Amino acid sequence: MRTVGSSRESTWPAIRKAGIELLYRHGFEAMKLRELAKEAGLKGGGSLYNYFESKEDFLFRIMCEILDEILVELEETVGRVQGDTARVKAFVEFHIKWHTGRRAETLISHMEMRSLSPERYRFYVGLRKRYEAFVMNLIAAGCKSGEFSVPDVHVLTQSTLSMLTGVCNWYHVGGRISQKRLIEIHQQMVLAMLRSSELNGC
Amino acid sequence: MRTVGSSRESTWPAIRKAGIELLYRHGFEAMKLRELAKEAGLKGGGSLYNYFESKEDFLFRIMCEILDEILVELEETVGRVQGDTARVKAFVEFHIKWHTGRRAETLISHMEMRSLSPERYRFYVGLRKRYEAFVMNLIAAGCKSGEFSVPDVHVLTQSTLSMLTGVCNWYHVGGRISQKRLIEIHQQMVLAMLRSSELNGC
Amino acid sequence: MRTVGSSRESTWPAIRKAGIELLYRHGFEAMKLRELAKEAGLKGGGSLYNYFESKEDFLFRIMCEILDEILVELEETVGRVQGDTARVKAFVEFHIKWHTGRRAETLISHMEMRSLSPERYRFYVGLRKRYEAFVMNLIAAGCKSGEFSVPDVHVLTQSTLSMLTGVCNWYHVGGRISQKRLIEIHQQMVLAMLRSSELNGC
Amino acid sequence: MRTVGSSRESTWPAIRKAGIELLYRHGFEAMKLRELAKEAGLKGGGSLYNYFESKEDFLFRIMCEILDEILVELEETVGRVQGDTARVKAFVEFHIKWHTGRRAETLISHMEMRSLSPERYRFYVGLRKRYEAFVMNLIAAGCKSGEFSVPDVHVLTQSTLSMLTGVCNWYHVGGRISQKRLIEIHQQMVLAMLRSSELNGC
DNA sequence: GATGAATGAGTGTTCATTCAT
DNA sequence: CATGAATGAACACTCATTCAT
Repeated sequence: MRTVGSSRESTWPAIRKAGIELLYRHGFEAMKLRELAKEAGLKGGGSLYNYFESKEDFLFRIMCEILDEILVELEETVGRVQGDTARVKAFVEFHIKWHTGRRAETLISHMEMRSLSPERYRFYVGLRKRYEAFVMNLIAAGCKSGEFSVPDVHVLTQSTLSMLTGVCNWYHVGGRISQKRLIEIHQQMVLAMLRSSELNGC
Repeated sequence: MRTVGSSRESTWPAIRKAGIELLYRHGFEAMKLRELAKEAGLKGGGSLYNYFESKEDFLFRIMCEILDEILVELEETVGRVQGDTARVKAFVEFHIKWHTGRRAETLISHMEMRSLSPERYRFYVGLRKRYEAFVMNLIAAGCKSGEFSVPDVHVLTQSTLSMLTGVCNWYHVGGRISQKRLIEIHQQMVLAMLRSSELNGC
Repeated sequence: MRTVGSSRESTWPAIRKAGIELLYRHGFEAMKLRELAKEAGLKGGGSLYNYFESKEDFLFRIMCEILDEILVELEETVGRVQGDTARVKAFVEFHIKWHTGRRAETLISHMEMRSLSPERYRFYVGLRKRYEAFVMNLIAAGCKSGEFSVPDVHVLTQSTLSMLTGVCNWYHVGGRISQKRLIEIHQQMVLAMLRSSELNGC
Repeated sequence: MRTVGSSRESTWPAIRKAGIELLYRHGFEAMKLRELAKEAGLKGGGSLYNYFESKEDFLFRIMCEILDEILVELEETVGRVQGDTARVKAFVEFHIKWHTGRRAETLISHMEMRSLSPERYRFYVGLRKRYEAFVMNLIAAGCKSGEFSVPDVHVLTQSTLSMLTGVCNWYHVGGRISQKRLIEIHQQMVLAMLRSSELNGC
């Protein structure tokens, strides 16, 4: 007998939520569709196939939805800030907040790319490039305006992203350092790097 | 019939080499023991059990051997350098060289921890802490001597490691930037961060 | 939303037509009800259950309808012909025309009996016996009248039917031989068999 | 624990024997690999994959082995007989004996072709053509020597084969008619057909 | 009567693991 | 020590069937 109240509108969000949690906990390969179904309130694994075509298709959808979301929020949050330094600081705050607040999504995005088919992998990488491009433009603009001075824009972009994303690997909410302080420190570090060409020749 | 020349001395290295490659390419869960056997020159999966007790045991051994190696090399390479700034620069060089030169080992070390049993996970994390402690001591020493000035030693340690390790995710040998230049840039960036408390009016 | 114009009168024929095609192409076991629904212009598999009780029930209905039809046509076409030889020739023509013109129905009738439940199997075999009985009576009448002379009426009946039905396995419309010629040849062969006792003792 | 005495030499024949039986009883689509394993003395379905690559591959192997066997036996039995009429009679005897003695194999060969992949289907049809060619040559030789006179060699070949193969659909060993008599009757019928052009005034 | 979703019992297949040889 | 076969517990995925809307 069907559970009363079930319907497309409520089922997919439930699957999505459970899916992110399980993908985070076990990884794609180790995640079992039956467990996903159960966590999403479904009785058997079969129902899931009303929402995706295969396990890999499921992963792809989840990953794309996450990326879409962060891109929208990035634009909304950082896009409207004026001034290169202020924009970088806003970006650091946004990125750290998102990646520490949504650890599961962050880790999935970075660790499960390997499980995508070649074609979907390429598509996903393309999508992700838009996030990187946003950061690169941020830095490039600051260099042009003279606020920043960096040895290599591309390297700085990647290194900044690695550093900021890496936070979610070691930072735990409620630990010794407050999120506010964490953000301040990283703003300071990133700006130090972005002005690292000025001061010395090491 | 046994393959002539097979023996413990030559078989384990072959397994280890093939294992690192397969772990890198497919990840632990997706790696098949039969394929490992074949790549190692064995005919059936069964023989592998002369060298480990289970698939997870195999992973653990590989990961520990990798960590042991990097710890030894770290000590040999950076341990003897004098002067805080020089030591940091030596460390950046060492870390980047190791992590770009041995991508497979690096990625395994970071991505497959999740597949270890809780007990082995704890053991492995403990081992890895020794690497982090080395870096933390480096930074702390520089702060004490006055060469560095940082907002938080622990944060700086983690962020530096994230940034440096992240290199292997985007840097490709033979690309636009030489390894030498890559290292210089990162030395400069790391030192900028380590002195980021002095300058600021951020 | 219901498709305009759908109704019992138009839906069952659509299901029947699509069903015969799919049963022919894939066989009963491999045929999917969802595909049947789609081919019949329905959106989901569920609606089909307004027209039958189960997949096997569907098969049974189709098979019985086919058999009913051929029995009616047989009676109409061959039943009224006078003269034993003429009746046999009429039968050969009728049988070949039906079995080459309706390959799908023919093959279903012969190949899918195995998928009927025992009870329905028995019922169906009983129905089919009426077709065989018609042929047997044809031959027996000719023997009594002296026009035919056969070693065994039952054997001749079965062998004749096997031969004539087998045509649909190798004959293709538009091939080297016209249907008219095909029929002539078989009339000649059948009559040769029906008179095979006269000529020799082999 | 492995069953003592099991080995490749005894396992494949056991699978083959059980497979033919199950293919005959249920048909390819309805046959379950787990049941096949059990009937073959194996404990789980997995072991079967030491002997074939997929269910369809299994079917293909069985069908080819059957066809190979009948071709060898045909050559050995009929190939050496002298005289066109004698050869035809030998063939009728051989074909009926084989097809009634090995009903399961016969039905599989004719009914499961549909489950082969297109490529394997083509291969199998090619193999089977060699059997038909043997019969066609038999008839053609008799026509050339003047012993037979037929309206169309190809049609005669197909019709003869349909009739003779059809026997296994209705003849049951131990019934009213002995196998010996069955063969005599069919020899007489076939020869009547092969000489049907001489007499006619159809 | 049609629809879309849920159900649940399979079904082929995979694969780590064991063990006789 | 290596090999090939057997084991058995999963696993993703399928599909007839049910049912609220």
